[in-house]
Amino acid sequence: MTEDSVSRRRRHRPEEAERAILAAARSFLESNPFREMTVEGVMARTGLSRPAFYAYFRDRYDLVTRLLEGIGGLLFAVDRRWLVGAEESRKEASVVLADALRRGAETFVRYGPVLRAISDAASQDARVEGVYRYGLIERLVDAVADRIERDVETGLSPDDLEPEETARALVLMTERYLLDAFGKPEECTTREKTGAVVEALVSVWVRTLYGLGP
Amino acid sequence: MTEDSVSRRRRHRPEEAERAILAAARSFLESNPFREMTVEGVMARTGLSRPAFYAYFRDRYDLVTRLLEGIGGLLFAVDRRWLVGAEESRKEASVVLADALRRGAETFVRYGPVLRAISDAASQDARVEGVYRYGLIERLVDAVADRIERDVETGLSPDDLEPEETARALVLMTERYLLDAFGKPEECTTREKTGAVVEALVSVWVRTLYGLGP
DNA sequence: ACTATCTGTTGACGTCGTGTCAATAGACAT
DNA sequence: ATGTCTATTGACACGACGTCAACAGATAGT
Repeated sequence: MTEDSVSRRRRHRPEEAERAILAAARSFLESNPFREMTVEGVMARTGLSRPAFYAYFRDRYDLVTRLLEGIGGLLFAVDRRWLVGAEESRKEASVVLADALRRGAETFVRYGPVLRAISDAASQDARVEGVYRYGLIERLVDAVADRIERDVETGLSPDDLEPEETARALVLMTERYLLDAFGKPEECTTREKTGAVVEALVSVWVRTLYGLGP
Repeated sequence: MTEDSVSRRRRHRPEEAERAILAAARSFLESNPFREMTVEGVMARTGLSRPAFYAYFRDRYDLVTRLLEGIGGLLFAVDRRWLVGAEESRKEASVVLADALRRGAETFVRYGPVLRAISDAASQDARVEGVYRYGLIERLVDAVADRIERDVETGLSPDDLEPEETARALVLMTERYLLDAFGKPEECTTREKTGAVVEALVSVWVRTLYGLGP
């Protein structure tokens, strides 16, 4: 089973051990919340001893920060089409936006436990908070605010929307709601559940920005 | 200055000391995040020793749970009028809803640091998580879902809204956004800022539920 | 006023997880 | 075979936690 896992008292290439630790952390977070993640608990899943951890990571907050690195970019990528788009009708914009939200949700389904761990860690450590809230989230807010500003200028969205604040509200809603839906380690995620979640998000975003519906 | 603060090696009535500890915790959280709140740090603000803490509270998570008790009810109270209301026009409903959101925001302005601390603690302790997320938040979601369901039935809101999921998205957005705006210990909260935040929240809620605007 | 009792209070202790460091022992080159 | 390099680890000190027996201030009874 754990063919590639690291065995005790053996030398490895630095990256090999580092990747083994990252994998062990991911595996751990699949079934346990971040608050139960201890350095010893993670290292037990590699064949290495606890002190070996500190050769590769400063502490467990550094560990989740690196876990985020592999995912952070994805969250931008999936939304890019809507984020940089413009000059469509409300109907068109809605469709593109709905697609972006659906892809974003799928990313959360896939990396839910890890993202939940990062979110939890952010409230416990100033460094993680910086990377996650003020790095990732804030950049998403800015990007969304840009798009909203353009939509207000082109008349797609009403001009009583304050782009910055509206963007922050919508992004924070999405983050929190998706974490709530897909971040629990135990939950098994069904396709119907995913559909309902995406539908609710699309409703709020589209009705807020493009006012389709009654 | 600290006339009523507890002095060392003196006996007190149980509630007197307990209230002093709760006050010390509130005061601590006014200027420090929860992650820096230690039992020793709190007790240093009373005249009591660290072990005395454990005569009144099980641990620091129990402490924030009790801090929440005094506030949790308020969040329901301010929204009650809209939550239990019905049979109004969209315009009327919007006004009542906007008022509820404004009052809710004011509660957050007032108790921001404490609520932030509770939210942070919820990710670190299963008991706090139970009280906060599955107690307070979930009950708010249910109440909002009820109201949405009635609005859908009476035709005020469109019937493609799924009440439960929409309610959860909106409530989580509001919680997260208000915490983000008013939960930082250092921030000085201006009246303009409050206004902008409430306006953004009202936009999203009203446009989602009652679709006013273009 | 003296004493006994009750109980709020605390110094001292054991525990747990952390982060560090000198010493150890594989792997590789010569 | 031998030496060098460095990944690895046992052992240590630290900080915060939660507990407990012992202490001492308040109160009641005489």
